[in-house]
Amino acid sequence: MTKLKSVKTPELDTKSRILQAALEAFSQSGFYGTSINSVAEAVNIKKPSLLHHFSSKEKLYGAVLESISTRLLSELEAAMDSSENEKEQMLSVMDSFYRWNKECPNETVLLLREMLDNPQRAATAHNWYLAPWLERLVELIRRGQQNGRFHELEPMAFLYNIIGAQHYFVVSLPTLKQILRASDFKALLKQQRQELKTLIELRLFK
Amino acid sequence: MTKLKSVKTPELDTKSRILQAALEAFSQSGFYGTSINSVAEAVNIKKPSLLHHFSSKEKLYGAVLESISTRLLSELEAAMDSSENEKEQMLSVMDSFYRWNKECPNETVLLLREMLDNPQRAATAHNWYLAPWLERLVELIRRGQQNGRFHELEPMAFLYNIIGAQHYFVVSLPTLKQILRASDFKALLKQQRQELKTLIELRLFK
DNA sequence: TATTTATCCTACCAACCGGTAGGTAGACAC
DNA sequence: GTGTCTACCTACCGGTTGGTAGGATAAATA
Repeated sequence: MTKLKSVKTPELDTKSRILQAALEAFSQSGFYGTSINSVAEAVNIKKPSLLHHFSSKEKLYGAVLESISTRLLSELEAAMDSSENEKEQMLSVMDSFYRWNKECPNETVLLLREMLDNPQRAATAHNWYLAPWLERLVELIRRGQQNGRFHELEPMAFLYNIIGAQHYFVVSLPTLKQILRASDFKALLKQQRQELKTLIELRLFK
Repeated sequence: MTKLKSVKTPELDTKSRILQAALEAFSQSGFYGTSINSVAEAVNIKKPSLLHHFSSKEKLYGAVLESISTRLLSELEAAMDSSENEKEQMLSVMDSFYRWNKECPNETVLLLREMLDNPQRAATAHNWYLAPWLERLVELIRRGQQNGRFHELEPMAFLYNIIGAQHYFVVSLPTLKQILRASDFKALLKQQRQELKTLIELRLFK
């Protein structure tokens, strides 16, 4: 299966390009609002050619979800290894979460959609995208509490509010962008980020 | 497509029953994932009969959105008039928001879906569902700050995080319910609510 | 050189979609 | 009675959907 690449194009192979186009389509219009035909057109191939790579629409959708999930997990690992100090780890993980939201809003939106469309599948313990995040962070907070670095509080409840605030803000951005003037919008971006950090420090850190 | 639960309130007229069934269907499956036929079946009439009451799918969807929007606004008014004290008003409005989330998760979900599906329409200044909420609350916080009752902070950024946390939590509930044991789930409900209140008090109140 | 394999195509299908045409039955007015 | 209105029906429409059958092309392999 060795691949001889005669052209070192910056372009991806067809399969990857399909995945990329599908991510955008699904995140913008949802599963039912997206036709595989439109995805195929975005990659300049015909529908049956797409179905050659992904044998059904569901499979394609599943592949998109999985690619997001694995990518997310690897980012988490990286963020956790960056420090030993609980405070810094906490901030580092939240930072990685923030960076993901910012760089891949499509992925953020799609995972939220999946939660709305299919709560039971989204929840199948092992592949719920937030599960590892929460698990690790709950652990982290418990550790910090034992070391006397964090205040006493229910880790899960606290985390869910923080993560929820961030998540919701990201999916609101397109709407907010249309309501606010460009300058206000830009200011809000900074303010929200600072505000969230303040909330964490105020509530969690001693 | 799964069959919808039939609406069984014999007192409502057909039009209201359609609206009710449509709310449930749209919130569960989104606009494209819902067929007007399935809505018609849920109220035990045929599709053309539904189209007699609402001349198109878009009109039906619009009617659902509007009914939610007006209901929301009137609840806000009621909550604002309950007190003169800024702190109590703040808590009262957040309480009304919470009660709405709890009693009508369908509406919460549908409005979030609308924001994902159609950010530009969701944002047309006058009918964005959160606009009056935010407007009034920003005003309220500014007043509280002038009176020295609230800390100095950017009202919009603060509010968005609080509202986002609450909103996100509500739409996650079906997923969380499947992940957690029943007792843990119930506990989390209480903890999250308390945690959010603590965050508000800690960050906003002097 | 012959053959297999990967990739993409045209042509087609049954099922379902939103919506229309046209008719029936009952309630009320005159 | 006759006329009109509402609520609902059956039958049907054109268009789109996800998916299949089978062939063309070109490269990799034997």
